[in-house]
Amino acid sequence: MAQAASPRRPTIRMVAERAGVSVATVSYVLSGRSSSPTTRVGDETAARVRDAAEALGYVPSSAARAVRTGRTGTVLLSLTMLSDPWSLALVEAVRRATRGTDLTPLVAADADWRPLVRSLQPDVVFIDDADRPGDAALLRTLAASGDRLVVMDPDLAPDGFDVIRNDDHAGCRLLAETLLDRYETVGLLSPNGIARLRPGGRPAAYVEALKARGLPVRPEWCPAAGDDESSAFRAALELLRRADRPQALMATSEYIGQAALGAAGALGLRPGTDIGIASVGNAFATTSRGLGMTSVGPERFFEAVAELLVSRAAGDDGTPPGEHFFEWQVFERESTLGA
Amino acid sequence: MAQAASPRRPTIRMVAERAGVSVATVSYVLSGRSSSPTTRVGDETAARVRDAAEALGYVPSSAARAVRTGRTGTVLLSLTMLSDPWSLALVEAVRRATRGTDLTPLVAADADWRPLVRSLQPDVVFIDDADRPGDAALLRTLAASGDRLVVMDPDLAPDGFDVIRNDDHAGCRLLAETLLDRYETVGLLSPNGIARLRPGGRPAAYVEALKARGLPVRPEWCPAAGDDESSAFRAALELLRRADRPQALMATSEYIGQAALGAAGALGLRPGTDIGIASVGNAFATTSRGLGMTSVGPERFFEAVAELLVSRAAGDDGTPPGEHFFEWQVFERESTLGA
DNA sequence: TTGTAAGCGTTATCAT
DNA sequence: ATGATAACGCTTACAA
Repeated sequence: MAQAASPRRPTIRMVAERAGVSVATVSYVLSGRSSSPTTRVGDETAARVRDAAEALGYVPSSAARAVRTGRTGTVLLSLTMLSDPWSLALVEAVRRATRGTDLTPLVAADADWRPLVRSLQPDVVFIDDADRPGDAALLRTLAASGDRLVVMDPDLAPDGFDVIRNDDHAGCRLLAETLLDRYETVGLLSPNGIARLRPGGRPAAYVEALKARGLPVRPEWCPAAGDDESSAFRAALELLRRADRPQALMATSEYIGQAALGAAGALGLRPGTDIGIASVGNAFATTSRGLGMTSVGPERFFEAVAELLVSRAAGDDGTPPGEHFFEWQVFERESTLGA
Repeated sequence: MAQAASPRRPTIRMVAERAGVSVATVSYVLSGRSSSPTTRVGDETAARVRDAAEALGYVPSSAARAVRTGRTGTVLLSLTMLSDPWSLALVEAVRRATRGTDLTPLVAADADWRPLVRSLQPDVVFIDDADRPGDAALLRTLAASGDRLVVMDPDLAPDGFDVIRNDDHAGCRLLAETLLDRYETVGLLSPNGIARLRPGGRPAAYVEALKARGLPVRPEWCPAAGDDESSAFRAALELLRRADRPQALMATSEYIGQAALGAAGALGLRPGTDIGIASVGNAFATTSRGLGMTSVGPERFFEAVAELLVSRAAGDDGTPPGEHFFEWQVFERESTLGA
């Protein structure tokens, strides 16, 4: 016997009327503060309220709540490249960490977080691209006006917001060294190749490792892999097809690593046996090809970031916002060791 | 000379004060209705307002706006398995479709949409799992109280909300037929194998195709692939390792197809040459292995769904909510044709 | 052309 | 133990 569909979405007022109490009481009961020292609602009343809410299918409007409290119960993940295994790993970690919490993770894929943070007012935001000119100043302003921000950036200094700092450069240097210990020749797959090397960047670490050993840097072994998996695949394919291809490949992102793996497979080259492949990020230990991917990156990174986000969202300002530095280590797996 | 950081997030009132006008005027100017017939704001005033907003870094609170107007400017995508290429393709399509709009796509990964729809009040929601007992009734109620819903489900009937219906069964039957034309033996990789066949489901179509040709259904060729890529990989690997493995494999989801491709590669089997592999969904024409994946599915599906979402969010009730049926066709590509 | 003011659904401070 | 009520930031008739 479903009752006639109510034409309007149920509000707290309707619940109050149905339960024969005031809206204040409903609010107390439903927000769990019905047993605060100041406000103690009777058990029987509370039950009536809950029944009414249930019957009406009432769920508090987070918008209205946000206007009043400033909190939305939302964790915003602004991710430029959602399909990258790295991004997916973070989403999954945050999902786990928010289980049982009243927080909802929301993902904005390849969107501009700048206006979003202000308009959506999430309880905390994760940002993976803050490299536009005015960003440092903007982040400071946002943080100063109460927004909780967790930014991943190699250069930014914390300034009211948290900064995730990865040991990018040293890590990549280490990975390059590791590969050079095992292979005579190592190529590089990075989005922009080795043109216009940014000091402290990942490609730069590769170049430095070569130079430190007195090895030549061969530009034809360092093609631009582009910003998406399919262009990375083409770049990898072309490189691996060369008669003088390197014995190993180092990919500076997970999506590039995946693509390199695919290209090797397409050419019948067995990773770890015919060709060494290593990736940066350590987002996935096991690839879709079932073999372990040698990688460099932090351990338990995603869990750590997720925990930070949750604690910031909860308003934990015990530890002031600052820099979170993640040491990187090399994980040698089948893709360079063989099966 | 950046001014001292304002301690509070800027509100419409601050903008009004700074510009020396009323909040109403600010609202008019910023929401673009400054040239409505009733409310025409002077050019000079408008400019002053915009300058003030700019200077303060003011962005309207979508929460406050939502309380008033009921609109959040948000498209919610509730996706159970975000890492599935199918999901990622939808996200990308929606992102494209909302470009230039004032809509923001937000992804909720593996979350419970039931309370979310009510609390977040998105302008439209896409739902890919509405198979819990009370869902049909709940969806009706939600739709009746004004929520715009687009639900993908094989069984649900539209009832104030839109239903995306795919020609699942016929499509899979067609794919199975196509494979059986080319290969003598075909295995199946579906999440639950062929135990407890749901009539009208994808595995059922496979079984029917076999039976129609008088071919035996061999359970050992239809293992349960599980709900994630790694278990699918293991299942595919085990199946392909059998001495009596089938000549071709049909995967009922994209993530399973990816896994199968990976398993083949791991065993040194060239898809299209040594083993036929086909997938269901048609989310990606080209795999990370660079070869085309034979697939069955609708054409321009993601674009169509994205367009529907945008038009619903815009409040286009010209066409009443209903069923959107997508014909499926087989796309034969290298993974069954050879390179 | 612009301002006044009511009201959206909540929460929280006070009374009662 | 519960209820009035102001306030949150914004939009929108309507008045000026």
